[in-house]
Amino acid sequence: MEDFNFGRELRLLTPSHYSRIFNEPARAATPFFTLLAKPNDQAKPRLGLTVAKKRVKKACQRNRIKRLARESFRLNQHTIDNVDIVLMVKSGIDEQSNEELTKQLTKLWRKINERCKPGAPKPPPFKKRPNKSAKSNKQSQ
RNA sequence: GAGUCAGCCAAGAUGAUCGCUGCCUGCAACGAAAAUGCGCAGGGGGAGGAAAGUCCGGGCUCCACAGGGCAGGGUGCCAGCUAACGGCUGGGGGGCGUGAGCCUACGACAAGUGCAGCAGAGAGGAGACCGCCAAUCUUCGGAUUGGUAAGGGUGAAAGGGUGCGGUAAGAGCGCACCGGGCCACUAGCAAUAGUUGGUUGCAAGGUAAACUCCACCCGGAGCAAGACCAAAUAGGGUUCUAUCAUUUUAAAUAAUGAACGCGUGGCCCACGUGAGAACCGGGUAGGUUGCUUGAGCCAUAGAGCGAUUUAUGGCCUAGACGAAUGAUUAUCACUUUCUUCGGAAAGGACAGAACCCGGCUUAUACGGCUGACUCACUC
Repeated sequence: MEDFNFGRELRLLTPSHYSRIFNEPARAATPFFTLLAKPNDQAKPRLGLTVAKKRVKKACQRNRIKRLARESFRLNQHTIDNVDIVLMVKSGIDEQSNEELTKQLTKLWRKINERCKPGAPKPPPFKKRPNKSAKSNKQSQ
């Protein structure tokens, strides 16, 4: 029986952890999430959350989204490879229901596994506008 | 019964499964080992009435500080409560409402300065446009001069109101009543009130969330305050050690040169550079602390109209830090809709602690309780 704990070793704890991932990550996205990831040298995946005040105005909505994300990560942790993940959100997410968000998150975990496979195509360079359209095509499939 | 006013309560309940977190207890397995426990197991805790806005007031911390003043900011009927307040309680004045009640920055424009569109003759210790009256002139239409604030007209506002007397016509010009000012008296701690007494013909209208004046209050910054521990890297200080020669000094030492190490270079020459160790202080990442026992909560009794307060007893009730307090689900309760009356479906707000309190303000679904008022009905 696998355990579904979500202890401190499964989280990103310090700003240095985060900044490592922001540097040339693999990306995946859905209409309301953006996910950045990078393989780590741990035996487990690790999760970090970034819910900007700019995107979600109310504190209790931010809390709700974080809790959903943690819960989904906790239940799916054994299907995810050993990567460090930073989950970001987009505007409008606070109007979505719990069910819908959970569905999207599950899809994301699958997607990020493919992107981080060794030998997967190198992610496109980070901050370039044209790539945005390419990404949205992938979302709609 | 309908409508309304005021105050208060609650913020669905009980399970199941999988988690998070800090507290207590334990350590068989885990890890090289140990531990006051990285970790694991068990136990019992884990968001709010507004946790929000950050609008006031305090505690706490650091900095500054003899005392006083200026500047700046705030408060503004009176009394009380309080750690304090711009809060609350009680009282007064004014306004609104049939009423229960509600609203009210409500000190001083008679210290000075300023402001007031349009209309209107005139907007401030005024003013004659129409009108009224008198005198003079007259072509008998009126004109001129003077008096007049009762009437008309303008305006948000025209320098008390009504009546009588009075007068050429009028006028606080005189009188009565009403209103106002001032001084007493009475009630009240006071604000203030008074069918109270006297006096005054009544003068200088509005605006101070206009400058201003008056009275009172205010040092600054904030838990990212502050205190402690402290890697790596770079840099600072002190001490010690460091080859040889010459010169210097009583000596320590200092200077110069060479040698040596390192870098450039295949090597020499050449050029550049100076080492090592120990300790000290500052201090970054990171960690610990501040951090939850407090103007605390509950009950009972006493004081007070009340805010509040006193005594006794009991209780400990979140302390996170890339930031926990959750997710899924079952049953019951609540509301709405549909109904074949068996049930079925949908819904549950506002919103998330971050050093802590006291207030204010704003947002709130479904509900519950208490008191009061108005109208209708019954007796």
